[in-house]
Amino acid sequence: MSTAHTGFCPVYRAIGVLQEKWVLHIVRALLDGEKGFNELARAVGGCNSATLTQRLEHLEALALIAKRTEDTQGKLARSVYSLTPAGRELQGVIDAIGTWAREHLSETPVEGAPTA
Amino acid sequence: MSTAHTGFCPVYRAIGVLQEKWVLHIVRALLDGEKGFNELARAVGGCNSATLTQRLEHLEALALIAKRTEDTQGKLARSVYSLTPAGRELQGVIDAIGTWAREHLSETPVEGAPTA
DNA sequence: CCGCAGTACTTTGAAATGTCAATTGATGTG
DNA sequence: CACATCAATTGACATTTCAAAGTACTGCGG
Repeated sequence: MSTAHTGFCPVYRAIGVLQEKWVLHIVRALLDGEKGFNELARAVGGCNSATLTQRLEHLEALALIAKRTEDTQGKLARSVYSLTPAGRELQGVIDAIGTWAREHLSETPVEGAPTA
Repeated sequence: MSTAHTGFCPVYRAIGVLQEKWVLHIVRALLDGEKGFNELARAVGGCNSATLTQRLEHLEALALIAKRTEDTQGKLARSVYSLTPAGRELQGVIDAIGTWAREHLSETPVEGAPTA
């Protein structure tokens, strides 16, 4: 994505991470407490498993979330996802978005609304 | 995207807007001052004109940016894009991202880095 | 006057990305 | 045992973004 022009600006990189689809939703859901896979899928509202798995791996690689696999006894594992300290500090970003949204995005028409 | 589950949460909608590719970059560039089309394209760093046009239209529809077409004299028009008050208040969001980025994203490996 | 550069886009087709539906394999419930 | 749930995985499909080229117009140098 040619990060060269800015001389490697952290903000540029952060935007690159946060604009990925579902990322902010995932963080927001996890800010509310750790969750399992399907639970998280429902919380973010409609992300499918393929995308979610992928996003989760990416966020784990960036150390924003942590995956803890509790082995109940056998092989089955309930995976629990939670935020790392770095991830939790995204609360500030979510809050900023929340503040802005409540002020400026309350009555705006939505293009993705059910037209039919 | 099924906005139904949250009962129409403004934060959910805001995230939907802000996670669109280049949106945050565009806002950040415009926060620095109004810009023409090509100028803006260079400032955001690598967005192609088709996408930029589309994003700009979307953001204008959402009243986050304003397009002013200065007709020099004939038909030629230099379009100048600037933030509306609502758009300018995204400064808070950009700041939050900036703060977070400087603290947690300075040395993180980048998955999009040239692997070869 | 002619061509080159710059303005703001639009068009094209291909590539990247995201989504869906079905499926897997394990486990617990009726 | 059939069925639902959990955490994914797979492959087809749809959408999004891409780079490059083209359009239409102006201003500048030669």
